[in-house]
Amino acid sequence: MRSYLHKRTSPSTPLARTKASITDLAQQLGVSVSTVSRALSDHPGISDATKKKVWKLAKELHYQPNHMAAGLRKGRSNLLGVLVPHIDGHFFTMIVKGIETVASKAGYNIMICQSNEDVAHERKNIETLLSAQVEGILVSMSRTTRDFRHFEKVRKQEIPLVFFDRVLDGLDVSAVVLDDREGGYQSTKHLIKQGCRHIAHFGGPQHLNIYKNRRQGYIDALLEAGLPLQEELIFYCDMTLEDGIRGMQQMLALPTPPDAVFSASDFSVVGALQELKRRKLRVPQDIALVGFSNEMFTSLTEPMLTSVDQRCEQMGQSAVRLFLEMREESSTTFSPRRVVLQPDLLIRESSLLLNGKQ
Amino acid sequence: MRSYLHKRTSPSTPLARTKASITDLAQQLGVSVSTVSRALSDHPGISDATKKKVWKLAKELHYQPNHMAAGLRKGRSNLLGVLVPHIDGHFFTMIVKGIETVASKAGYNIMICQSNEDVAHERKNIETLLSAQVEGILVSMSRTTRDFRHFEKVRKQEIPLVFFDRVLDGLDVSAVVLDDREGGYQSTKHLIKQGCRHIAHFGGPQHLNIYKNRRQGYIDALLEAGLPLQEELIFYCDMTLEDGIRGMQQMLALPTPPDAVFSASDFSVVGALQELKRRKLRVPQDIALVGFSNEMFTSLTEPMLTSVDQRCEQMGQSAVRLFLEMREESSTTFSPRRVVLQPDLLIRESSLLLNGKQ
DNA sequence: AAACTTTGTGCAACTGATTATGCAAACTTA
DNA sequence: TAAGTTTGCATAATCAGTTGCACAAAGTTT
Repeated sequence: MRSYLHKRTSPSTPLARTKASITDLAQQLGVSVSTVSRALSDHPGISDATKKKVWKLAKELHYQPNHMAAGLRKGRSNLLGVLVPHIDGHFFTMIVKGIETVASKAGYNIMICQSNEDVAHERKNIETLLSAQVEGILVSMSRTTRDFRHFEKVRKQEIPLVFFDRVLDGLDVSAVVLDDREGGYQSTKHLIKQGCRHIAHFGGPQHLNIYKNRRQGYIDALLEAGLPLQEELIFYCDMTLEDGIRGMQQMLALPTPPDAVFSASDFSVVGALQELKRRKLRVPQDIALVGFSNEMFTSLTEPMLTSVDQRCEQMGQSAVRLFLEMREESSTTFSPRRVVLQPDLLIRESSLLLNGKQ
Repeated sequence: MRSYLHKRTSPSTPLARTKASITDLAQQLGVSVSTVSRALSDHPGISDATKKKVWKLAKELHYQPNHMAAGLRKGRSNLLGVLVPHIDGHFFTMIVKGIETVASKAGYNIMICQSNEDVAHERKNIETLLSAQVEGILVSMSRTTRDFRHFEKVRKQEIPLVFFDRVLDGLDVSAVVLDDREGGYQSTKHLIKQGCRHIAHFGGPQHLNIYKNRRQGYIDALLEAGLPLQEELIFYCDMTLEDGIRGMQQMLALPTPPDAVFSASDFSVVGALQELKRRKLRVPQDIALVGFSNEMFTSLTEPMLTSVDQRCEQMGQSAVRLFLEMREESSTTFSPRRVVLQPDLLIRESSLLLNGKQ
């Protein structure tokens, strides 16, 4: 079937091939495949003359090493899976950038999946990543994820799993998170300092650590200042721009509307701003606003929005580092680790009352 | 741990393994690997009883099919490479979303790389994608790319290559592009209709089709209206926010400053807006503004910015479809194809002069 | 000159899955 | 019951690399 001189000449070869393989190089040079393999990876046991011959022909034939074959043999893929809810905003985009930097330095390529804030999608993505033989998975959960079963599978296969930003609460896993409580605390405290006394909060799904903690920070600051915690001043939603509009409408319909809003997301705070503008209310004089994430647009609105920076890039980098550590240690001795980053409150016009309230 | 029958007990096994392979299943069930393989893929030649046994054990052992092995054998990776300058803004993000949708329907996983607007990076990314054995590459060139050599390699390996949005001018390749000339033409014509007579243009590197064509549309509209083309009213830059500020400063320093700016990017038009605000000039009354890309923030600024929507999601989808077509046809008969999408001018406050100029 | 080292390369097994081919047992038909 | 079919599975080659080991030739030491 295959000619003994060149096994690829046969028309009955099942797979049409155009690319040159290591075998082709070996045959054309009259050396063994192992020699070619070693030459290509600059192995010390191969003479310079042979190496140069190999390199030369490799270039001529546009030889392209096959990662799948190498990975198969070496039991490695050099692939790192990244699973995020989306890459729409500034936050996850920057995290991905951070991940890419460190991962590529460590010789890893990354495979990005978006769950679109949907558990079903997330489950499918996990499958995809696993069958792609990724060596680790960095994940930020979707908003609709409330159980851990699909992640269990990753653990069972002893593949390092690192969460970042969003973690299912009370889960014993490795994670890089922001000190969200501190972020909420500082934001609220800042508003109190500006003279606000009736501070509302727009919060997200409370099964997610981030929203729960931001809310906790808000509460802590209120209580510390001796202010009452009023449940009617808290609006729970999915943190979209539209949710922000609805939240603001709801707040303004209260007998005593708030004089400030601390939103757990920049998107909903923009919605709030739009609603306030529509009603010709002044920001920050009538109602001060603070958001969360330091999205790019926060410095483009009028007034510019105060927001909490989440150290996205650093978060991505830390996540990869955590993965690299886990990889080194045996899975039996490794105990989940947590990295906590400090938030950075960026005070802009939307909350800056030079003379305080009233 | 593993029985002596099991060939993986040897301590000399080079690779520590935790995951079960098709061989493990076969041995534990006392059937051949081919049977397991066929059972897993629901081959008709396998009895239901055997299939059920296999599926059961596969679940128990958390069996995970190895895509690398299957891909190696089948000569397919089911991987589609995507190379974009960055995923910071709205534009490329949405394109990626469009790509993902269609690609995953066709059974492809995508591998995203960012060139960071840097040729060197782009070259490295191409290498990465090729060695990952992607079956096709969808690419939007970096701003600094001025030659085609690294793409030649892709062609030589007969891997379908589809450009989208940014293409090296005059290149005979498959591509999905926006009718940028039309976008520039409509934008400028709109400004003229609003009574503007001194329209400036912020343009990008002219070796890129997109900027060249937007500029051409601008020129066409001017000439059609009998307006003079004044080179001092054109500012070439890299289209960042900071460039927009500088461009606006330069324009305002002219003896006769413009009464409108058509910018080939939303980022630089925001810069222009900021500079105008700083100088207490009114938009659109003193100077009208039109941007390009319909970035999310264009509807958050004050005034909201008129911009040209680029049908990003559709662009991504079309790119994948083009790839799928190329895949079907033999590389010899295939001739490069081009898909041109129509832009959509979204008129907002920054260019809306109810009574015209003066 | 014999013994020992070093250098450069080939052999062959191996990675996990797919698939053409063959063959035995069970079933159907004449 | 003998011949022909169908069913269900095993054998073995194959994909493109990697790597432990063997081994010959050349160089070095005694």
